[in-house]
Amino acid sequence: MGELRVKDFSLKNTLECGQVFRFDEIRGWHYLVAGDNVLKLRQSGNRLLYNSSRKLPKSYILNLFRLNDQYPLILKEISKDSSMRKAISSSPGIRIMKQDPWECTISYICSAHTSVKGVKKRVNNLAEKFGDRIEFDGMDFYSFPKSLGTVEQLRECGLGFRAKNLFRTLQIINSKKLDGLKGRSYSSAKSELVKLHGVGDKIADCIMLYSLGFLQAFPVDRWIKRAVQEAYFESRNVPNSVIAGFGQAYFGKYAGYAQQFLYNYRRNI
DNA sequence: TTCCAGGTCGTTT
DNA sequence: AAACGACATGGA
Repeated sequence: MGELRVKDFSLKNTLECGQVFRFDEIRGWHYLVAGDNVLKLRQSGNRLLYNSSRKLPKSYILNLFRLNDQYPLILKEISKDSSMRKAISSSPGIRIMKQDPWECTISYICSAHTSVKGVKKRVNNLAEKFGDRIEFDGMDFYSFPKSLGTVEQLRECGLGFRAKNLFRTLQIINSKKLDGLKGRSYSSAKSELVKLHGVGDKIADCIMLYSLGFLQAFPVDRWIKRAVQEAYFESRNVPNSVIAGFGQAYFGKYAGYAQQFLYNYRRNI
């Protein structure tokens, strides 16, 4: 069992704000599956207790939750008005996580036109069908798959119309190729991502924000659309492209953090 | 039963 | 450039 001192961090808010899908709360602990690892986590004030199915260095946790980000500075940058400050204070301590790009891409292709609960269900189906079983704490978990099967098998996981998109994308990508986008410019990386089947502007922004380190990405889903239109466009209907442009211009280089607070706040009204 | 869910894509206006 | 409709599935 390891222990970490944390500041400006809420494990619960970070996991439950809708950015990551493979976790559950069991008997007071959060169990998170990330790639090949099962993490067991509990926070008590500024102490983060953790254990894992395999031995992991502290740096793994620090990196996964971006605990070395300059949080006060980020909040200062995005606190442009009272709407934003209210969203922040309703769920303090949210961190943008740094997920594996391969896992993140597949997960978000599964997220199109469905609920967070639905995404969790589909991604867990994929892991149970194509991942490796990991026994931990007397329970069975499944690693995120390194390869997947046929379109038919994807359909059996409940992917519906996303099955064909995902299958076609899997013919194109491998994790190395996605990692290579980390050093590119925002627009250059994004133009590569939208070439993938089932990846449009919104999901590309999610992949960039949650796994490639582009904190300025501002994914626009139906909740962000509502939140931004209500707070900044007098509830007028505005195209998603305009919302995204506004978000990046208004909130600046940490717009992704602003997006996370707004999304979480609006979704939980 | 009907509606909605972290959208994308091709088509039409 | 913006609007429209099809697309599969599941939970409320």
